[in-house]
Amino acid sequence: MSAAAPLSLPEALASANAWPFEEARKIIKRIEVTGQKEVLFETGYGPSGLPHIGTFGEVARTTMVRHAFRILTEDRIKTRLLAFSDDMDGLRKVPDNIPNKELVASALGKPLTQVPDPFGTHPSFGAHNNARLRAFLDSFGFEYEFASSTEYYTSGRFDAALLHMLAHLDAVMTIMLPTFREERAATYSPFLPIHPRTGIVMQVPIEKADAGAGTIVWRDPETGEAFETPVTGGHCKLQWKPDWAMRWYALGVDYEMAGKDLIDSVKLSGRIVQALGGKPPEGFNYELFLDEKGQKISKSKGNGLTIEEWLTYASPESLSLFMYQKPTAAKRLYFDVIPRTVDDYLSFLDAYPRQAFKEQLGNPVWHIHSGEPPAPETLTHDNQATTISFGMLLNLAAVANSEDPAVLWGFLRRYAPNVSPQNHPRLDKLVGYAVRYFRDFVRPSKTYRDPDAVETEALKSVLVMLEGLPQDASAEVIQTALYDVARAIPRYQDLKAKGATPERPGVSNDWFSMLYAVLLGEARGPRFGSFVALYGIAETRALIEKALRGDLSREHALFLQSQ
RNA sequence: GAGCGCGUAGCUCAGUCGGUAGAGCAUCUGACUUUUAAUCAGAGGGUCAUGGGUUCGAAUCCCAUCGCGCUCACCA
Repeated sequence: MSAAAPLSLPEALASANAWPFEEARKIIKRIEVTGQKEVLFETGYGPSGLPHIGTFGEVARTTMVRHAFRILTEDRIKTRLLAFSDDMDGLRKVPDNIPNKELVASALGKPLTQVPDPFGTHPSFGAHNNARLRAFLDSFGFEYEFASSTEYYTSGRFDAALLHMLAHLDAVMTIMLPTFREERAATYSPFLPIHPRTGIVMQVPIEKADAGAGTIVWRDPETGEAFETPVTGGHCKLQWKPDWAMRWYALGVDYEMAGKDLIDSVKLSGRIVQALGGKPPEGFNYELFLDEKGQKISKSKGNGLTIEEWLTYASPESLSLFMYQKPTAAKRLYFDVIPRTVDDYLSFLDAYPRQAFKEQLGNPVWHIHSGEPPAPETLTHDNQATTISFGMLLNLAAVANSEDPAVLWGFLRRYAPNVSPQNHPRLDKLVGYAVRYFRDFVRPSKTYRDPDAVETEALKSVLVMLEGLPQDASAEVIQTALYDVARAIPRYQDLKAKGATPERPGVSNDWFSMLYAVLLGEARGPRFGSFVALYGIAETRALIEKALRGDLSREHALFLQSQ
């Protein structure tokens, strides 16, 4: 690097330009005006479905901004992160992925917290999904406070803001109406009364608004009966965009990010807050995730990658890295990106201890681990420390043709005898991920070939050779014996090989290529003597016998059919 | 119609306040106690979509154009 003196931590912080710092500075600028001593971050959540990969992304990213803010302000300003569940929303449609659909269907239109729980484990469907959300967030160790919309409405925490909005109804309508077509504009109301008899969230026009009494008058379209309902105390809910605005206003939300699809909604809600005399929160719009074909990932389509799928093949930290990187660029979120993201994460972790403050603050692992990334786990071989990459493990699993983590650990231990799952727990997890990735993605792409006549004879010779070896024969002994078997077979002789003589010909690559293609279903493979030593002599003989019977290719064909 | 993202090596993409283009894979070459790779070293390969502008200097900032794609325009 250059001869310039490394920056001190405060200097490095002042110039840190990773996006969480940029976001944090927007909040700092905001509170310099107000002089407030507390900052509220919010993430929203619609509890009609289960938490998903986008939920994780939003909370992870907001947490990164929050942490950057805490460091920049040296914790002089208190911060809170509110995970707000819009559980008073009316149920529009019965989800496909639940039991007891009739039970839920009977409550269509009611607030989610009034819909019976189809799983029978919670007081309501909303409560059930809220619990799922919290368990989900807790499993990643996020720090947050949970908030239930129903609870806030019914407890009266929103009453003042609701009355305030009622008093400014004209201003709200002026903002909202131009966004609708005529038919909708004629019936629109930001206040949705809960029907006092049916409990349904009503979408009806307001016939009269009484700001003084804090009520609205509306009419049941079916019976024609008129009702006067207080906007307070949970008797009314707000339409989505005014609801968002009212929440920002009532709670004093300082920061909330949202997806690109909500850009217009953010603007609109922001204008409503201003009409109420408040200030919309800081925030930015992140890009949406695309599937492998560049289509938007949506829950209903079921395309793209679920968070469960990611966590089957890789760690939560690697997913955090994916969320950290370029939040404003549309990225394809598909299986292919997993190995690369995992390896990127490992390299960032590896580089961190060697970096100066300035670089560390721009290193994603600093943001992922809230400033305290763990030390990288390395293997020591010939006094050199190396980080085992995910790609390398995938390679290993493929060549060892094994879904057994113990086999991979066998290879690792041969390379660095002192390693174990006990002293390298994160590497052990990585091994587990690699094995699963192999099982689901690598194995299906194998192609086994049946041996021809010459190859059949050659493999039989290998069988005889293996039978003559002791069970604990070393990799070198096996390797040498393999060469000797091939040396006698004209097809595999190579007279141009280094040190080859007519009496003792060399052995060509084709010999090993054949073993890989027939026995492992791969074009490339491991040093075969080592493979046999690890895999076991008896097991290798069984493998060869299966190949000779044609079972390997047959079983693989069946396996592929079953996929 | 409104808003946004992307366009960099054959492929997938990095490129951190502007300073002589990078990685992985792929290809090729070589080394490593019998041509095998969980190895190492090296090579080739890019008018950074196009055209302008700012600047001593632009992949990077600004404007325009082209191409690809996404989102929003009745619900949340």
